[in-house]
Amino acid sequence: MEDIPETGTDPLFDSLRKRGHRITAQRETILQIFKEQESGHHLSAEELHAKLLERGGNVSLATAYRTLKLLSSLGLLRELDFAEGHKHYELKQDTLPHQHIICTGCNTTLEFEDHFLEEAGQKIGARYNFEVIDAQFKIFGLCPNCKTGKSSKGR
Amino acid sequence: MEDIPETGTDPLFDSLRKRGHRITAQRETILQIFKEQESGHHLSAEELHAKLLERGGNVSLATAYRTLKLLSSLGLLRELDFAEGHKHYELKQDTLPHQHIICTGCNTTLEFEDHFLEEAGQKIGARYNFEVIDAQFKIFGLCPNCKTGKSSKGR
DNA sequence: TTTCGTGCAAACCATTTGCAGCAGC
DNA sequence: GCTGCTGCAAATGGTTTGCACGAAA
Repeated sequence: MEDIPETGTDPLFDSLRKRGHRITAQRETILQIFKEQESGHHLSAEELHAKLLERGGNVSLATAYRTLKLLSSLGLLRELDFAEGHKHYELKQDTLPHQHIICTGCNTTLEFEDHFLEEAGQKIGARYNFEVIDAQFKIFGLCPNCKTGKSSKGR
Repeated sequence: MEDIPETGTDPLFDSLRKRGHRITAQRETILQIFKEQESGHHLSAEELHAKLLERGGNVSLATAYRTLKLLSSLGLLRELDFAEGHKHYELKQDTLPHQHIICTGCNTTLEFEDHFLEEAGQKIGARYNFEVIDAQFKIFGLCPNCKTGKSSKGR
């Protein structure tokens, strides 16, 4: 059900090669982990590192960070910032365009699709003569739970 | 042309008092600085601190951070995260709803109004039963300048 | 007077970087 | 073999916090 593409044909690897980057075991594993995530699921550097350690390989946190940065700069990953102190990343390829609602109470995030927002981003970018890389719509608010239990937040 | 409201009547001060916070000289100055910013202009903690020092008072960076956090939590400031490693803040009051385009090349930000996006945020939030605090639409891309001069970014 | 707010410096935490050794090509 | 990649540990940079003092109410 889950056929893993040959190293030679994977478009992600091709993107790396094309720009003169090497295919290392670490990078393969990291890409593999991202591919295994459910669509719309994003990982922080720490989370990625934890998953790397689970697999037994000893990939350092530094490499995780370096790879996330590299893949983002190549446009293979989408960098998400939910204003909670660290970034999250998700595969850009074949992900349906989606946006996020973030609960500032419990940091839960919800994804929702909205192709209209995609278009809007492109259109507005064009209006200002920008080359649009990514349009991110974030709705910050309180989820149903946190909305109710508000009182418990002493601070 | 620029009449500064009396301490007693300022709605910002009232918001503080109402929740049991004290009006200190530091907070007054900080609010004053934000009021003096052009609409749509945002400040980082460091920038705010620099402006505080310019005024001669010796407000510490720690207080700047504490105050920014407090004012944001009270909903008086809008917290903006442009994924450049530090946050920016702007007065929420009387600011026309606006969104941002960020150049990932030179970090320039451009504001644009779009009431449609405001509505969209509210509507989508409502769909998920969220209490919407702020909807932020960010378009990351390359500005006309950086689009052209791309080659100069060796790394 | 009581309690909150502040300055200072140390602590934190996410992320980056210098360096020497190892691996891709 | 050359050069880029990695692990390690130290450095960085933004932000937070403990503490004792000073100031708002």
